[in-house]
Parts: sequence; structure tokens; C-alpha cells
Amino acid sequence: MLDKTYDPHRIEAHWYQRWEDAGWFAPRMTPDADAADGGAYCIMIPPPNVTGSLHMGHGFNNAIMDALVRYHRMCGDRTLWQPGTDHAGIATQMVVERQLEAEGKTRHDLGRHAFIDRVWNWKGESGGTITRQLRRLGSSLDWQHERFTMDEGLSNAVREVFVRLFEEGLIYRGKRLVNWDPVLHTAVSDLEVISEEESGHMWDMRYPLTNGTGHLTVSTTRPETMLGDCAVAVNPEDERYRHLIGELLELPLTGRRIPIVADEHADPEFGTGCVKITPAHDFNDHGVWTNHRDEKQIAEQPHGGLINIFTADAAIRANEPDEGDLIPAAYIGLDRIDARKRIVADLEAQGLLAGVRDHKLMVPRGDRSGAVIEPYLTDQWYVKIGPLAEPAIEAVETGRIRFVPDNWKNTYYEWMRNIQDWCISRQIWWGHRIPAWYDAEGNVYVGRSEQEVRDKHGLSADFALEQDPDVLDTWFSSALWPFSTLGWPEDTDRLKAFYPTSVLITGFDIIFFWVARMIMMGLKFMDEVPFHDVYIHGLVRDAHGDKMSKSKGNVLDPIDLIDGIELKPLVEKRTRGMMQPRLAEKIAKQTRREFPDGIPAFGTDALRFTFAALATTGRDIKFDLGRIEGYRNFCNKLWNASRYVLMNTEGEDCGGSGGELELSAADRWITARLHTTTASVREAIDGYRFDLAAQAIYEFTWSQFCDWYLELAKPVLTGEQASEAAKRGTRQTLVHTLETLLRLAHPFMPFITEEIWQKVKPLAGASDGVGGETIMLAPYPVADPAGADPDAVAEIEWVQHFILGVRRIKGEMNIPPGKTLPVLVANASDRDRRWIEMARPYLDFLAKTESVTILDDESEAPESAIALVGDMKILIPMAGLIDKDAELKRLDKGITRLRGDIERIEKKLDNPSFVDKAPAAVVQKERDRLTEQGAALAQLVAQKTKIAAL
RNA sequence: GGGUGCUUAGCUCAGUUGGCUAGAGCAUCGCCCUUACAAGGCGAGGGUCGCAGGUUCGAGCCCUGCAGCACCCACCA
Repeated sequence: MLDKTYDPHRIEAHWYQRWEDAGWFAPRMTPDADAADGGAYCIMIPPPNVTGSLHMGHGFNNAIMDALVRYHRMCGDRTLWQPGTDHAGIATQMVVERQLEAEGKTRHDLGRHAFIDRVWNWKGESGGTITRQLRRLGSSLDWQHERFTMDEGLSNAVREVFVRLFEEGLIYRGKRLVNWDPVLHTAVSDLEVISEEESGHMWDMRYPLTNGTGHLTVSTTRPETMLGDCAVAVNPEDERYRHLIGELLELPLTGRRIPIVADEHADPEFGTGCVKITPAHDFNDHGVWTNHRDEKQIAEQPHGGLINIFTADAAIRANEPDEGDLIPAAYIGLDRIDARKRIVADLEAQGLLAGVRDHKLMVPRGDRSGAVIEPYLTDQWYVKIGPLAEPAIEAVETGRIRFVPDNWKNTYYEWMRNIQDWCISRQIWWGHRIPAWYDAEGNVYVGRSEQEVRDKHGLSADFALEQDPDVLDTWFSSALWPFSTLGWPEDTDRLKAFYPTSVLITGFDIIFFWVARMIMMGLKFMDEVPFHDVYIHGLVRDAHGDKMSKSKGNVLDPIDLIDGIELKPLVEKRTRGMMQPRLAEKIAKQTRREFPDGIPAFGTDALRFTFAALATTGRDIKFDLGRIEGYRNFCNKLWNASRYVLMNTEGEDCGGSGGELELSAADRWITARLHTTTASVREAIDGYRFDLAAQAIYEFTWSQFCDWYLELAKPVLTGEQASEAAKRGTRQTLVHTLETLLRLAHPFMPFITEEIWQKVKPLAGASDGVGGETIMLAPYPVADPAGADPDAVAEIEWVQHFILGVRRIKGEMNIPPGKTLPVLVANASDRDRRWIEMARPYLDFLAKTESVTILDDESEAPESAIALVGDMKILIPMAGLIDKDAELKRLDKGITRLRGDIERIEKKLDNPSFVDKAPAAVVQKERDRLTEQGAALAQLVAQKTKIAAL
């Protein structure tokens, strides 16, 4: 027997342990001759940061993946859910650097080798956190094959891919403008730069013409970059300046002369129409420079016009020996902000500042450091992306890869068709070292190892080679995830069995970072798409729709929802490590207001069911505690219903004895409903509509099984007059329905279903081939089209209407539900009479009927409150119970509703074009309804007249 | 500037090729500790489906325009 109360904590821990120890998460590698083999099904986990911890996004993402994986496993597919973690280069390195900072050290104090050791240590220390938390969620991942992006095999795959791409000319090294993070001292890709509008200023600066005829005024948001100007551009069509093209300007503060060039980039409508060109510090300017670099006046500029003025810290650099005073001494060493102030002041002093005004501008910041990103000239490695993007676009166009919801393909196309070469080198230490070596002359050699390079190029052991200090962008290794985790470049059994994978489950935020790159790399190296479907889910937001973030203090930890948390530790957790004490105070206050009693423990199943229920397509989800509370209650409901079933079946004859078996209409009805539900749930899951699946399970369990079937079963189970055969039939139906329901719900609530199933299984017998050790390997229910039972459904619906009619009268007349009443029935057909006879135990039990008297002549009836079941009237004598006025009001309400309805239908049917053009079935439906409503109306009106006359 | 999504009950959301009286959960209001469950049972109230047009016999759903919200991409120095 189950415990009296549902306690998620007690059942969850031990079941997970059991599942994992038994090896049930591992995929079957070969087709099973006995089982219906559905082929391979595989999902790759989006690898979380190895040193990270679980957040709501992971919770959501994994709840969906596990539901799919458990469903397919139960369907008999050879199912693999591949686990693993990501080294998350910059993010992880930053964490360790922050630890060092607390000790007053930098990574340079340790040196590269010791620093990397330290990161590995940190990984060892905190690396188990997230995988432990994934286990708490019940995730059925194949842990025996867990991978890490920097383990030996995956590193090998990374080098292999790099070398092959390089040999094909798809990886190259070049000096270009990159997004430079002056705090982290590394290049980052376009995707890692977040531009947001900020308040700034626009400065108008005068550049004097060398011919003494005046000056041009240029506007800029970044005056300090003027030290690197190589020209001023005007639009060739601009009448105001056309005659000045080719003239020279004196670049203030430097004494350098720069030309006026004609370029479309200059918009005559904007500002003064004159643009300063700083090719080494602005992407657009660099483009202009490219167009004009061969013109004599530009080519004669220092460095051909491409003048870098910054250090890696974005401070003004010193002059090189051969540069003379290219950079004026006054500014050297100043940080870009100080330099700006100084330059503006100096220009003003010289009368060259024409004005300054407030200006909103988009400021690019590094997504990790928050530092303002600087366009900066450096040597970097790039992937030539065009040739890779083309087949990747085609794979989606031809439907080999399908986005769910479909509209995300537009986002994908948009980016892929405008894609830029991918800067893959990072000037950090934690990551895959670029497999390239340089000799003293700077020649580059690329190979899988230094030895391979030496062998290939015939370099002797004493020939000095130095490996490129840079590491690869984290996403480079992530891009290989779908095949590298399966053993590539080896041709392993797992690779053969599970690539291409079935579906990728992820958020829209990494479509570019990850999804697109996996598609490109998969097609390139496997010659096949990495997955067939991409299911894109929304973001988990807080109850108000705000993004969860540490700084807003509105983060919910999935583990806290599972285990519960007291207010005090919750506040402590939310305010820990806050930089600003004032912010911490505000968050503490807000948390105390929102969770005055902390967060109660809801359990994993409730959390997972909530995620499933909220997983509507193409929409972010607002996580409201009310929802999870509701689904915790649902778990409780299932628990208690199961207790009831067990109470009545354990130790009883559930039909296994071979004794005579009789199935009641209720038994057949719930069985029919179970088939319908099974069909909807399967259809919903197959269509990635987890919300609909959850809803169907919830509705069946609560509103059908608990509210009606268990109640209808009671008179049979406890009734004196019910036959043994009927009791056996009901017991069998109870057990069978519950057992099937548990399997149906298992992918969404793995723990509670397993716990209960273990108790129910022995009673259910092996009739459904469910004799196994665990529900997670039991077959998923199949809907039998023959399971529909229209007769039973009609009869039970009639019973329900009868009961509802009586209850409604009681409810509205404030008669206690438990009070038994004599009930009269008039205008009963033969079928009604038959059903009344059969349903008496149900009616007595659920409608609390004291007696049910069939009137052959309605005129015999005393004054009564009335309810209709089709044409049949249910009459409850009013004497002493029912208020005349209240009953009249009730009748009026019904009459008004019916009249309105009838009016609408008549209008429709009077419209010749409706009768003419609408499908016959629709018209007939309306006609039937009119008849029905008309009869009902007549009954109510007659009743009203009768009552009113009293 | 380009794009995507959203707007349905007090709140959070369903509503799948257009067709019964637009549904659910939560919240609200009554009546109930009925022997599985008060984390419960029974009943009730609550919506001119963002606005304005159009197509259609018929529109929450399709088309056009507008408004508001959210997000993505690009960017004028």
C-alpha cells in the first residue's frame, strides 16, 4: 500500500539511483527481434557549462528532452540521450581569474601552465554540480558515455576538423579589424557583442583646409579616434563639397595632412555631410579605406592610412621607432576616455570645436565582460564560412531539417545569407590550443600535432617551432558535438547507430551560436544533417514576464522548487555576491514580499509537469508559482486516487482468477475515454505539443477518472446488490485504467508514476506485456480504434446529465449537497426508463436520490424544481425546500438563454444562402439543435407558468 | 531601417485546414470535513477575442490598415 500522504522527496532519490544503477538509461544498440523496433532515436543534450549550475532554462529544456526520450524509449525505439558538458572557454576562465583576483593575483602571475592546471582543478571541484542537478530532474541520460568538450576524444575531433578545414583553404589567418575586448584582451565574434543604446555625445570638429579657404566640420561620437584619421569623406553628389574633393585638410593636434575623398558612405543628409575616416578603429571606415587605399593621397599616409592608435587595453599607444611623432606625445598612455577628454579640451582651446550635443548611440559591449568593444587590428584565425553556409541553407530549404515552430527558419535564413567569416581564435588560455606552429621566420605550419608537422615538412627535431598561443572559440568544439560525442573521427558503432540525431531541443538564443554551426559542420564532415528537427522553445521568465537575472534578484532555482527553501536562505542566496549593497537591500525586500514563507517543496514531478504544461510553441513562459502548486496538487490527486484503487484491489479478485467478469457501462466508458486520451497524448507528443499532452493527461486523470469513474465505481465496489462478476469487472477496470494512465504520464512525471506502478503492476497481470521491472521500459500505451464504445459513452453521459441536473438545483437552492431527496421523472422514454433502472445505484450515491419515481402522467406531479435531460424532466418537489421566487429566477435564466440561442439559429436557417452554401452536415446540425432547444424551451416555459400560478 | 512573435475572463494561457452557447487552470463567490484526496468535493458568476475595414452563408481563426508590447538583425559618422 502507498503511504497516506504524497511525499515527493521520499520517492525521488531512490528511484533515480535504481534506474541509473540498473543501466536502464543506456540505449539498446541492436534491433530487438521481439519488440516492435521503431529504429533509433537520439537527442544530444545542449552541453551546459561544466562548472555551471542548473537554472530554469536548463530545467525547461531538460524536462522536454527527457519526456521525449522516455516516450521513445517506451515506444521501443533504440533511444540515446547523450550527456556531456562544455568547457565554456571565456566564461570558465573568468570565474577562475576572479578567484585569483581575490588572492591579489592575475593569470600571468601563475603562467599559462599553472593557470590551466588551476582551471582543471576548478572543473574537478565544481564539475559535478550540474550533472548531479540533472539527475535530480530525473533526466534519463546515458551517463556511461558522458563527454566533455575538452576530453581526449573531442579534442582530437577538434584538431582533425581544424586541420582538414585548413588544408581545404576554409581556415585562414589574417590581419583584420576584429571585435576586441580590451578588458579580456581577446577577440570575440560578432555574436558575442551586444549593442545597446546608451546616452553619449556628438562632437562637431573643425578640420582646416590647407589652402586657407576655411575648414570642414565633421561630427563624431568618438573624438579620440581622430588621431588615426586618414581622410575625410564627402558624398560625390554633394554640391557643397564636390569642388573640394582631392583637397587636403590639416588634421588638428597632429599636423598631419589628410585628403578629402569622395565616397557614397557619406550621407549628405546626415550632420554636415562630412565623415572622418578612421580605418583602424571603425568597421565602416575600414570599408571606405579599402575602396580608396590605392589612391595616392591615402597610400602616402603612414601605414597606408591604416593607423592603429590603441594598445590592447584601448589606451593611446606609443610611437614605434620609425614613426616619428605620428601619435602626439601628449596623449600617449591615456586611456580612451581620458584621451577623449584631453583631445576635446585641446580642440576647444584651438577654436576647433564647433559644438557638442547629447546623442543616443548604440554602444557595443562584450557579452561576458561588459566592456566597450573596440574595433582593433590583429592577426586572427578565421573560418571561411560561405562554402559551409550554402549547403546548410539548402538543408533547411529542402526540409531535411525542420524548425519547430516553422517561422524560426526565417531567422536562420536571414543570418545565414548575410553571414560573415567566423573569427575562431581567442587570446585566452582555457580551451583548445590552435594546432598551428610557427618557425623563427613566422612561417606557419598546421597539423594534428607538432610531430605530424615536423614529419610532414621534414623539420628536424632541433628546428625551433612555437605553437600558436591562441585557443579556439568555445563554439568551435560545440559545433562538432553531434558527431564528436559519438566517437568521430573513428567510425564507431554509436556513430553509425545514432547519427544523424532525431531532434535538437534548444532556445532561440543559440540558433546562430550553435544550431547553425552544427548544421554546417555536420554537413561538412558527416555529409549528413546533424538532426532532423529543431525544436525551439521560449525563455523562462519570472511571474511578471521579466527575464530572470542575478542583478534583478528574481532568479528561481529549479532545485529550490523541488526541495523548497526557507525565506532566509533564499534571501541570502539572491543577494550573495552583490556588488552594490543598495541593490541587495532592494532584492531582499522584494523577495520577502513575494515569498513571505519561502518556497514550499513541490517535487520534481510537479516541476516537470509544469514545464510541459507551459511549453506552448513559440512563446516565452512566465513561471507562476500558482501553476506549479496546481500541478503539485495534481500529483497529490493521482497519489490519492491510486491509494483508493489499491485499497479496493489489493488482495481482491481483479479478474485474474478466471471467474466470470461483467463490465458495467462505467467500466466500458472509462476504457473508451482512456483510448481517446491515449490517442491525443501520442498525437500531441509527436507534434511537440507538450502543453496539449499534459492537458489531456490532467483532464483525463482529474475530470474523468477521479471525478467520475472512481465515484461511479464506489456503488459497485461497496454495494450489496452488485454481483461478484461486476465487482471483478470494476476492479479489473480500475487497475487496468490506472496502470495504463501511469505509463501514459510517465514521460512527464517519472518518479510518482514509477512508485505507484510498482504497486499496481502485480495486480494488472502480464496481460499488456507490462511484466517488466520498471515502468520506464514498459511499452507506451497504444490507442485501439476499436476501443470507442458509443453505447457506454451515451449511457454514462446521460447519467452525468441526470446527476448534474439534481446537483445544480441543490447548489442553486442552497440545499446541502449531502441531503437526500426524492426525485420524480416525467416524460421518460423507454430508454430513459431502462437507464434509470440500471443507474439507480449511481444516482442514489452521486445525486443523493432518496427515491426515483417515474411518472406516467406528469399532471400527477407536485410543484417542483426542474432539470432537463434531453426530453426527460427531472422534478424535485419543492415542498419546504425550494423557494418559489428562486426557482422562477432560475427558470427565467434558462429561458432567456434558450430564447437567445433559438433566435440565433432561426436567423441562420432563415438565411437562404446559409442553407444553400453551407455544408449539409452543418445545416442539419443547426436544424437538430433548433428542435432540441425548442423542446427544452417549451418545457421550461410550461414549468414557469405552472410555478407562477401557485 | 529590416524582420519575428504577441494582444482571448481579474491573472496565466489553450483554441491545429473558418462551422454547436469561445475553453482550462489559478483567483473570486456560495454550499459541504460525503469512509482516496481540505494539496479536497459540489455548484455559480465572469469575455462585443487590441482597434478599424474587407473576404465569406458564416471570422477569435483568412486579407488590409492602425495601435500597443516583446524580441532579433543591421546601423548614420
